[in-house]
Amino acid sequence: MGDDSGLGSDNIDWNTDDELEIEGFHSSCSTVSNAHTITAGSVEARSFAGPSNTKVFDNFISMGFPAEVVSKVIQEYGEENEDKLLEEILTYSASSSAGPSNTKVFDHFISMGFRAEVVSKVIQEYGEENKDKLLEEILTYTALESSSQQQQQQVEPDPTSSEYAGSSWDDLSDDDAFSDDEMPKSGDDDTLLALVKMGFKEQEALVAIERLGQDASLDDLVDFIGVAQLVKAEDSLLPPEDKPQSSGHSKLKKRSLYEYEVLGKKRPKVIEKRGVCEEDDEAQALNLPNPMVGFGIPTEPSSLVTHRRLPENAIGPPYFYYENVALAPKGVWQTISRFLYDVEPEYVDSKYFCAAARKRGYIHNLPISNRFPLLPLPPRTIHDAFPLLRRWWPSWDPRTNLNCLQTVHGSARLTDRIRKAVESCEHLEEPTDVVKKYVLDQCRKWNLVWVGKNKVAPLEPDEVEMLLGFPRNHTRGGGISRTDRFKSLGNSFQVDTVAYHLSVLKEMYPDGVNLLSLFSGIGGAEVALHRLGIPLKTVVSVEKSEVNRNIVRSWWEQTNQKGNLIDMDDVQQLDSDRLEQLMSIYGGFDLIVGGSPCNNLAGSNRVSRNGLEGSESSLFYDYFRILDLVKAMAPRFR
DNA sequence: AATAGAATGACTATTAGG
DNA sequence: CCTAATAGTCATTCTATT
Repeated sequence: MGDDSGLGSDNIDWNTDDELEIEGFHSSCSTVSNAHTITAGSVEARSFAGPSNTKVFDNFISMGFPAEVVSKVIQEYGEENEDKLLEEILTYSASSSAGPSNTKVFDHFISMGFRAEVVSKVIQEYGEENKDKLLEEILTYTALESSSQQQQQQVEPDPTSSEYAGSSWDDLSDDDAFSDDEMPKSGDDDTLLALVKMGFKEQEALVAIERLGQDASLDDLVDFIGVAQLVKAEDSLLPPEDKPQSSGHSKLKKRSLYEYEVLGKKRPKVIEKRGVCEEDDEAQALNLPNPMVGFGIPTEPSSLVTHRRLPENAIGPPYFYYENVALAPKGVWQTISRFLYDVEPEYVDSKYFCAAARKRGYIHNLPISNRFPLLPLPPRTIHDAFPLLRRWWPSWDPRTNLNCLQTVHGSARLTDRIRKAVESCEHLEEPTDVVKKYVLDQCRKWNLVWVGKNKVAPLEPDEVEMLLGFPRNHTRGGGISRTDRFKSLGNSFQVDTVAYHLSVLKEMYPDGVNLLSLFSGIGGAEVALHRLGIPLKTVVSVEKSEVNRNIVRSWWEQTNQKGNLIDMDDVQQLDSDRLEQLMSIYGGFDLIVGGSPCNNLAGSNRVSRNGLEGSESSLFYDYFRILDLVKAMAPRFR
């Protein structure tokens, strides 16, 4: 576009539309000298608020945005939050090419003090011919909105849309499946009922009963279920509710508030107190390490912890390796640890293994001495991982590591907005602080990288594969879409991290291992063991998603595996009979790996972050169930 | 039908700053 | 020591577009 003349011409380029009257732009661009009736609002906005306003205004004007847009947005959102302002300006500029013919009418109503959102919505619906009709509608709308409820009620539930997500991970018909199984069976009705009335979740209570036997005392069961639930038990001193679903939600909020207000203040004083709070100490024992390096990482041998004492009934074989997100809601890792034989979690951030962060907790009973990493060591900075990008990387973007690779990625429209924002500062030697903050925030949020002049982009699936330690094209082809690739990769292990932990098995099993892989995903554990040079004798892989099973199967064939790959789609199928059958054919399992679903634990989930009892994340209890079965059966298959 | 884009905050750990 | 601000997170669901 034309950089030839001054600021004015740039503004016009930004918004090219045939029907735009020159007059409209003329009036808005020359607001200071020539105040028409239409732009009076903009002028007032400037002159009223005094010098500070002028500064913010000028700031954006100097970036090259049209005065018309800037004043409009400032009027609506105030001038305090410049970040918000920039975002709005960019959003407006991106969407304005669609139908900007309404500038005049739009300005008219805006200058009357109505919200831009409402005005544009109404204009879109009724056109801009009849101003009186418009005003009526705007008033109705505004009144409706301010009175009480949203006006969105008329959306009909669409039966097809709820089935949309049912492609891979999500088609566990959760509600029915669980409520059927959760129905108390026979003998332990009383105990279970008592526990449920005390506020425990049925699933959890059932497992506790299964673990401790049916004639365990109530106290033991309560103790087993864990510290986190004691707080919940206090809550249920209130009249017990019948509906665990709805009341559980409000209870959860109440509880966290309770913890924040009471425990948060108590914590520091715990040291002083003696006999009162025994349980709190344990909760404190599971703090996240800083730096998050677990028992050690390859590059910092100085921080190595080479020995630990495992609880007696945790000691293998068989060995087990469990993984999930480190930043789960409070109490989740206490519960997981409690079930997995009180083994302490090892929290590791994969940013010490590759260029992307990945904060995860691992619970395993593997030895931790003489670990070794996969070679070659992967690049650990963005620049080493993507040397070609260095050329385009601005000096004011200080990132050296990417954030966690997730299942969704930034859109093309977002990268376009970012390009516009940076270009708006091109006449300066460096973008203004507001633009920098906006761009960096978005880049960090969406893991964007610089791929050209003023140009950012999300990572390609190939690049994500590389960062996570998978062979190139591991998830490519065979009927998997780009969206599915991102999703499967985002849910996967970081291979180098897992391999480092599993490396101790190499000298213990020179002839290979029998692997039970639950929630296999795209086969992170299998790939890790293979790259370590540990032969895979028999792999029983349980994975719900068909595309993921295909990926693993395809990898299995491409790498000329000699062993047997047995896959199934549902952990529920894996009961003691099936295990008995498998183990009698192939021998006992040496290693049980699993990263159970994180859906209901992950921070990104706004909708159903229900903790361990969520419909997907509660599958952790199946990992435990199967592991416990295999442990019990192991002596007979050795 | 399939896909991309966008809207949807809470929770927790960490740092900054008195 | 405290509080306040900041940063980051294996996501879900609806809508518009192709």
